[in-house]
Amino acid sequence: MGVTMQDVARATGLSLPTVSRVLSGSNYPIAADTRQRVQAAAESLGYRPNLAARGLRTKRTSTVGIIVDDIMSAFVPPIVRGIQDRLAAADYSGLIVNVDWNPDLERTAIADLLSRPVDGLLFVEYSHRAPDELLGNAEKPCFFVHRLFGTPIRNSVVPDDFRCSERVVDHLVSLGHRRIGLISGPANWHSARTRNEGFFSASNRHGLAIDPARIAYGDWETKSGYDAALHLLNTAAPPTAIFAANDLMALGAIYAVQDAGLSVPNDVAIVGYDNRDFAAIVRPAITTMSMPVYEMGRVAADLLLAQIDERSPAVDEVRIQGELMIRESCGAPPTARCTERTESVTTLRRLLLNREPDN
Amino acid sequence: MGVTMQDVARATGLSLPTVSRVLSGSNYPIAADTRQRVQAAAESLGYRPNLAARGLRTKRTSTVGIIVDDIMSAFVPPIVRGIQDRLAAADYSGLIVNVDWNPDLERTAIADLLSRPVDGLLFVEYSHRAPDELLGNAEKPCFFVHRLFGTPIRNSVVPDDFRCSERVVDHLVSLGHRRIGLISGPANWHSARTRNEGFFSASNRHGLAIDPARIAYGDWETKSGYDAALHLLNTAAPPTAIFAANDLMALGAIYAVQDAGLSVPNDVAIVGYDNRDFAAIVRPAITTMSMPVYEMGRVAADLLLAQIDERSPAVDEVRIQGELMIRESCGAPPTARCTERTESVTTLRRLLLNREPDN
DNA sequence: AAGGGGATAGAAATCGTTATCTACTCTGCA
DNA sequence: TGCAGAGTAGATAACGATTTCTATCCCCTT
Repeated sequence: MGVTMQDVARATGLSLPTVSRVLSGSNYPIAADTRQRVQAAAESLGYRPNLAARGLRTKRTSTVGIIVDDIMSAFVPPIVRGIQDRLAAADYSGLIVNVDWNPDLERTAIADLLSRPVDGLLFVEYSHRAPDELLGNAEKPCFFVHRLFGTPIRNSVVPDDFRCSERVVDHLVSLGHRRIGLISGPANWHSARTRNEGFFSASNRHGLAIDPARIAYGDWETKSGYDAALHLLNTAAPPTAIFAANDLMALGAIYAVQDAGLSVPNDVAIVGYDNRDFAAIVRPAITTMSMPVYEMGRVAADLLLAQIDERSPAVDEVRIQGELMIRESCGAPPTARCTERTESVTTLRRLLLNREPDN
Repeated sequence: MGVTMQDVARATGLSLPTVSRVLSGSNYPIAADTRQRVQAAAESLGYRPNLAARGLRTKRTSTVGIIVDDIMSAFVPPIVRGIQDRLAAADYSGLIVNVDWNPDLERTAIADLLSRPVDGLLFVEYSHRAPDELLGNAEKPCFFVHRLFGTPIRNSVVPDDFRCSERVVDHLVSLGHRRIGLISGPANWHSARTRNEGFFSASNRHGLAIDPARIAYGDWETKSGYDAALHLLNTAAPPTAIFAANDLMALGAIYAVQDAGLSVPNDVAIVGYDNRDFAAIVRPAITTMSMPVYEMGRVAADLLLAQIDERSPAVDEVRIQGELMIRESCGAPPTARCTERTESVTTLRRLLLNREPDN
């Protein structure tokens, strides 16, 4: 099909190794005019290196495997993008495989990737298994990005949930809140527990008592945030602010407060966590701690590449900070987006209520 | 590093070609016990085929390139998932490259993919260029998924915007609406124009006059939907329903109607387009025509594989239907999600307004 | 003048696999 | 009995690159 180095060699009258040395960017000494002849010929023939052949010889494919449960999951695309950007900078590519939380798929996915072969593996939003068990006898470096379950392990990059939660509390306290409710995620999730611990830590630091009546548990879904918020509001000393451990529950909490006839943020301030897409466009826009998704991907790819290249040793769990996105749900003024109220409401209303016949 | 066919050959005392014929699943006649010996040895040695070597020899890499502008774009992940699922079923993988709307990146991305090499190419949400120009002299099959600009071309898979818009209008008419406003996307977008045409076509079919005063133009963003809706409402005979050409503008329109002191859907029904994630969780949940993103990806990958395998000829533009997601913004009852109002509002309110001292 | 060594290029082997060609053993039929 | 042809396996040559080893040439030192 394509033009090979052999063709370039023939065209220039030079030998194959010489052409290879020029075209593969080796640092072997090559006469300047030879180098130019080769480059000119390669260019004019439209030569493209065959990475499969190169990889066969060099045992380096410049490819890493990326194992995700589902590319459609909310955090996965930005994590993947972070990974890809770092990889692309090193002329690597990432091969993404979806395993759908299915251990069988996962096994075959790893086998397929090792077959390809890849130089390393990245597990995104993963995993229940220990890394050794996953790889079998294959000696490939691997990293875990945003691992959701289990105890901290080496070669993993995670959000700093503890510190981030502390910062959420700090912010609420700085706004004057002293009764802060917590809507926690399910206690079997590591991230939920860590966020709670950050909440407790900062509460203590600010001298706020931790009242169990001000803690409710949800399941990450909107409905559970709604119910949890109702529960928190329905206490003797209801919170003036609620920290929901994710944005979906924060949205549910907002609906609950509104349905209670109260205002967010005037009566109850609400802060979410994750900075999901919708947080910026719902009303009120949700103040939230962003997940450092892109950055986690970038860092993980960076560390993985280091281990692929220089055999640098495994590193301890790396924690990345999020960014507090301050928005309306805890009192920031509406942005220019589209929240400004119209001036001619009454005119419009009159027109609409006084409808004309069709067409 | 790994176990090769050579090792399996040695272990079994058989020759390399024989081992290859067993392990590569060729249909060459092999004695049953030979086959078993090879398979047993391969299994126990932990043999993994090296796809790079195989690809080198067979000139088929079982890999296709997927060129996207940004994996983080809203529609891209589900399209990619559709592609990947179809590819995985054929033991293919897809290599995703982001080109960020940058023609230079795009050129090098294509070159890199051809270098790998890949068996075919998929362009997602793309492109300004003609396919011939993109590929140069490389003779690889390629498909366009959800191509956004330009006239229809062969080997492309797109949403059936015309028919889908007709169906939106049909639904609004079936709900009794006769004055339907349109918030169009920018006229230089092919999809915007096609959606408008569907709107006109169905309007005509239902005997609704097309009043230019009931058409406003936005730029796909929320703010423009807000402004456009205000504009539509502020006419002599304001619409009782508004069809926004995407969900962001629909959300803006909802805010505008609400800010006008009116109710969605009681005073004005609103339908969006795209079925973005937030459409189901905002209040009111947005009725919307879904983009058949996953399906487009699946179909495109399917057709691409057919062309890779059987050299089946190029096909005409394929149009995929969306699904109308009927929700609250055009009058459907709220789901069980979390829209039910609480019973004990007054108690809650009293408690909150009558706040206790801190802690 | 001899020889050491840097600069440069080529020959041949190699990576792991598949494809082509050859060769041998049977079986069945004329 | 002889032979065509199916069944089965091996030898060898690719695929497109890189790597190692070898061979020049020529300059410079002693």
